[in-house]
Amino acid sequence: MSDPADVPCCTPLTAAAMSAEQADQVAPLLKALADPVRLRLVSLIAAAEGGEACVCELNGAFDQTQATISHHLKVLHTAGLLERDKRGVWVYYAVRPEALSAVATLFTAPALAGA
Amino acid sequence: MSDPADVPCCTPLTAAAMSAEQADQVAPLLKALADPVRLRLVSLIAAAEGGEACVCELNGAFDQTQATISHHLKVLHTAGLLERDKRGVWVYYAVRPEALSAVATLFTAPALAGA
DNA sequence: ATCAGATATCGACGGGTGTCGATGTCTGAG
DNA sequence: CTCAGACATCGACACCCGTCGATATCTGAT
Repeated sequence: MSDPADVPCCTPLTAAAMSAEQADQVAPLLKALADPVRLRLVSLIAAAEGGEACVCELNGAFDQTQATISHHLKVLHTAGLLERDKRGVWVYYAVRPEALSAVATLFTAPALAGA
Repeated sequence: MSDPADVPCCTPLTAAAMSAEQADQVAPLLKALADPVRLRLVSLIAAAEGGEACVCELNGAFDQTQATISHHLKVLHTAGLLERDKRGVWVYYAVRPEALSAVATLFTAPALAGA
């Protein structure tokens, strides 16, 4: 319990001045997503059948080493963006919708939506 | 022209697998936002009167040095998230709505919106 | 011309990050 | 028990990042 991604975080960026505490809570989430490989990892997992993907499938989709992909998955998992499920020899990762929607709330600004 | 923020970027993260090129284009935007101070800077500017703020006001809102704030503003400007407008001795920064909405599109997933 | 104030830039420091090869750990099969 | 495969961890490397103090640059006022 108490995942890093379980933050209130629910004030859109442009609605009102953000508190320092809020910024400190949300920034790690964005930091975890601010990498091309990790962005594609989340995208691949979210778009996969059942919203989850086996590491063995993910490894083949990138030029980087298996160690590097494993590292990125750990970063995303530590940030609370991915869930880990080990089934036998394989490990499946799934996105945590609450985490993504927390970030989404940030950018879904009322006055900005039509821009 | 051709700001870093002027990217198509318009496939939600969870809709389909993201291309490597798309990821390479969007990641810098998230990287620029993935810092507590810069997050608050954007928020302060966006929530300010007229959607813009003078650096002199911003400096007072943080514990960091004027040099540090200036550096963060430069990062946000280089990423295409802020516009710069010098009026006499003062410099005003304003958010570029297109840039923020580009990021918003990423997280505004159709299937995820209700989560 | 001089000066004070507002921003930007510079150089440096400590710490974090992405990547790799090598190795460790776990699991199911034989 | 032993082995092969899947995944994680480790140690190392080059590089980037946030922060600061000091300094430069610009601008309006005197």
